[in-house]
Amino acid sequence: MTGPFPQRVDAFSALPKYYQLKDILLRKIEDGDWQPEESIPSERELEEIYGVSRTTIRKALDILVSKGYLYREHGRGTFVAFPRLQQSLHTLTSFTEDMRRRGMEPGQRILMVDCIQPSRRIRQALSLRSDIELVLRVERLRLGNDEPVGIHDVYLPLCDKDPITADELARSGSLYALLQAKYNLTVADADESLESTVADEREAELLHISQGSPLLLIERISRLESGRPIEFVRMLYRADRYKYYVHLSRDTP
Amino acid sequence: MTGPFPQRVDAFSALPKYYQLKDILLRKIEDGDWQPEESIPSERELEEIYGVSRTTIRKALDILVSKGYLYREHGRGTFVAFPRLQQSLHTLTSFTEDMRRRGMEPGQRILMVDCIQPSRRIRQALSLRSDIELVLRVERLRLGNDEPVGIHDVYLPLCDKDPITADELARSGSLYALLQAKYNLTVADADESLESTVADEREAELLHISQGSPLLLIERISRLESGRPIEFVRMLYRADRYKYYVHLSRDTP
DNA sequence: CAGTGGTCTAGACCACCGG
DNA sequence: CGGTGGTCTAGACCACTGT
Repeated sequence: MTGPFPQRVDAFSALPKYYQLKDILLRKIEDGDWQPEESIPSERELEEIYGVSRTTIRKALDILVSKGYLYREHGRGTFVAFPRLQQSLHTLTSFTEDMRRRGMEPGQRILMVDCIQPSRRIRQALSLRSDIELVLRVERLRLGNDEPVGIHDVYLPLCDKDPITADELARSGSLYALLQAKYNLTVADADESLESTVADEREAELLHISQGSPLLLIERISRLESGRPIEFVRMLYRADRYKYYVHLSRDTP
Repeated sequence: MTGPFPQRVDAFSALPKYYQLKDILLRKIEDGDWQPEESIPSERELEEIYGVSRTTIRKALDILVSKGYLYREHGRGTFVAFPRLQQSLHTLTSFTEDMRRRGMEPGQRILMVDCIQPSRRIRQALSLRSDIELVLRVERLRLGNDEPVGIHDVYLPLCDKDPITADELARSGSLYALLQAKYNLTVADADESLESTVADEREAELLHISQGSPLLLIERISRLESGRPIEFVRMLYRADRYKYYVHLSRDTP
């Protein structure tokens, strides 16, 4: 609890007012000061309370609505939503981040790092025009707490500049971090497809399971802010060690 | 092409100006009037061109940015993004909508409609307090072009009021449409988990596959606008007939 | 430096909801 | 009817980018 006085918005903070306000309101929701299905103060009241304009209030509320913490009803008010078990989890993460979030220590065994000639499938996924352009292929066994969890097969259109070496990758661990550090490339979003499959002989051996065991197959095309494809990955996960979570919302046109 | 003159924003339209403007700009992007990585007019220029305030311009641009059609670079401008193959597909849909979008005719065979006593797992998913409250269970074989695609096992906290009958469901087809029509309940969002599994004897028979074939298992908790759980579903899909698509974006705090 | 997007204000009118 | 959220305006200052 922070006392009976509302936390203030600091005009001189480096953070925007709407962002500070979002955090203040979020705190109230998570602390239970406002209960689910209860209405929060109206936008005009919030203007008074925090001494910022209604535009700024609404920008803060927009964020909390989009994250599912609040919902609005036209002519009635703004209300606290029931808490979700896992708040908005359709976020793009690296395997490293993903494992940490699941409470496991990420690890890897590099199986291959090489420049290869891309198949038609890879070229199409990466929007490569010429079939002579080489792509970097990185195949890794992925570990969680030193046990095999999955196999990642990554293709990157990065063989012209000085390509990533197995050594760099081993030191860094996270490919996304390496792309950022070495080429100043920031992955912004991705499309994924998921399907179910079963392990063949090699996969079974690598993953320490028996042939025919169920695997989750995920294919991902990652993109830069501009939408330019920067990565194609095939990921195979042991069904008993990996579940995938998504948050979906209904289209509101 | 719509001629050299910019399409106008109609102040008297039922649609908001920012929404009309979004559509106008989207059209220009999709028609290729503006090419990928090309900058569009600045926000001040757009103000002039369309005769609306910068706030309205920005609201239209915000939508296109969030949908991945545009991206902004502070101090440089706003740019057209590379076209995504499938624009933003992390939308919650009913099986009926889903199949139609995949170009198949949806169908179903109802296997069970009954009020049952919920297991602990179901109660927890639906946030039910008492263990005496009954839930409606609906089990259906789902068809695409008359061929089995998956099995849906749905649990709804709706046994007190007059429950849905097999007959109503058979006539309606879509459960979401029925919830809307019969109880005025609108599903707003959902959390899903996905994993890989293999078919047991009964599943194999229902789906016309052999035992041990890979299946995609999806569990979903659907919620109303308020966040109140309204549905728990276990969905099993034939791996050879069903792929799942998601769009992910990187968190930008 | 001028031009860009990012934030913010103090107003205004509208559509919707409840009593 | 008064109060709510939804839209919109015409300004303003800031931080960042390029030249």
